Amino acid sequence: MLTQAAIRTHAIHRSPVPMRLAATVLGNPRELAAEAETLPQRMHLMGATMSYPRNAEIFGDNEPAEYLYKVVSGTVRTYKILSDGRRQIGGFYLPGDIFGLEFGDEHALSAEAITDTKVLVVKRSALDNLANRDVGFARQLIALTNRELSRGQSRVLLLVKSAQERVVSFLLEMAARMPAGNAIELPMSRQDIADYLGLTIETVSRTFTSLESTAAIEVPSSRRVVLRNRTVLSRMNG
Amino acid sequence: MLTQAAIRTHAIHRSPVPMRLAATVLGNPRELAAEAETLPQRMHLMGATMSYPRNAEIFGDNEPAEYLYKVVSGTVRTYKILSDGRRQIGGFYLPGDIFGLEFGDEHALSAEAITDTKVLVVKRSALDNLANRDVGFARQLIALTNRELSRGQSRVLLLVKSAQERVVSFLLEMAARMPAGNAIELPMSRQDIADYLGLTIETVSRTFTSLESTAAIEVPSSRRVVLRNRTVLSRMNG
DNA sequence: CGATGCGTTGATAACTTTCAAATTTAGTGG
DNA sequence: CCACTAAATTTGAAAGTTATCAACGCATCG
Repeated sequence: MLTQAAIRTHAIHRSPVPMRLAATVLGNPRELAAEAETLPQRMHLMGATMSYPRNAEIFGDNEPAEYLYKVVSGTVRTYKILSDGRRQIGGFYLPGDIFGLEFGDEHALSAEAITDTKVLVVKRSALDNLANRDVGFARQLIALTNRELSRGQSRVLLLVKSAQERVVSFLLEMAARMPAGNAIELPMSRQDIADYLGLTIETVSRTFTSLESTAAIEVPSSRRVVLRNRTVLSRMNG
Repeated sequence: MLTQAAIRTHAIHRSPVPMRLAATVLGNPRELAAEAETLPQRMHLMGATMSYPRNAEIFGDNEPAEYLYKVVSGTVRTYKILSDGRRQIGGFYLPGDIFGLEFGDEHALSAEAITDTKVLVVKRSALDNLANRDVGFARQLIALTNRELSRGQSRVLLLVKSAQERVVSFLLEMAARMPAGNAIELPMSRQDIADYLGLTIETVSRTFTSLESTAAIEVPSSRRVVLRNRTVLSRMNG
């Protein structure tokens, strides 16, 4: 691995330069946000774009994690099949989102295209190289990890809640991540949502129906949801 | 904040030295493990030891996250009070564990001593400084973050399981973290366990009883558990 | 010895899943 | 474009799991 060679080669250096990086280790999100835009831009200069049809596997559990991915168009799900056969979805990735960042050299999750999807694929070694030359870039990678950490914590809080609260949280989260105002176009199936929230499709479906009956949302078609009353939804969200 | 000053001061530098750090961003746990021992050691050289009686608050939600903490003796819980009044426990920290590492300059969680506890308290600014001078140290801090990320992911998998599976996972996790073989001395109350697993105390208590009735565990006193049949427990763990 | 906190146990209610079936939607070939 | 089949979603009824409410036991402490 290129990474290890680089480490050994430069192990003898001791300079004050890593300072900016160190600051990021203990994280200040406000500073990081200001730099965030350049990372995706630079990834474009290094990576190739690949297309995956609906349901195609992008990478598999236990495969070497050689690349980092950015969604150009479409939607991606990461997931893990549990020993009892259930599928737990790790997350949904929309255009602009980066996935494949994991702790270790092997993917802990698999990734699939939910819809026809184009992703930008960048070799991790290329990122390593750039990060080596550019501390600001390295900071952004760390910020990415921190964001994942933060998302994981929110996820924990989500999963101890009731079915209705989980579904509402999901809808509010998706709404926040989508460009449009109150209308959400869901690229994923009920099964995907259920596996993300740790519920069954029936419970998800019933919850949608129930929220619609209280006029909190509207579901003109199964993949389309309109948030009608955010005040009520936010209150349900806990 | 010292951190920001350091960033600005050194923003003009561009050297290949951060290479070792960059390698860590995309994480290789095997390499990191080899260095892990020095971080606690060095923290001792920078920090003060403080004692907290049972149930004392170590830091509170929304307080500035000015310090990093390492448990010397005793046990610590981090937690968050949800809007509906329930308490979600973020984690338990045993001697040797480090806590207070969070994304942002404010604590997202509160921390309390479960038993009488001594903790080593180190200013984050001091860690920043050391990380600035020593890339290996910075890597260890990043490794710490990665480990938290990994723990968060396990946590998600835990919370979609049944009550029995959660309790079993908890017991196996505690057993793995405790020195002793199959006998576990639980420093935390049933309420703590319940709030950690997203269950009620009654359910936790009943599950203990049920596991004992199948001879999977023994519960000689409420705070003492002996794992009697790890094969069965592991199978339950999924 | 009574008060208090913690843990266990029991009965019941609420919530979610499971199993089954009906309905709608999407995809395909004519 | 229509008809047809398969897949996805919704709905219903029953079963299973967990929470809630309540009571009891047990130990600790003043």
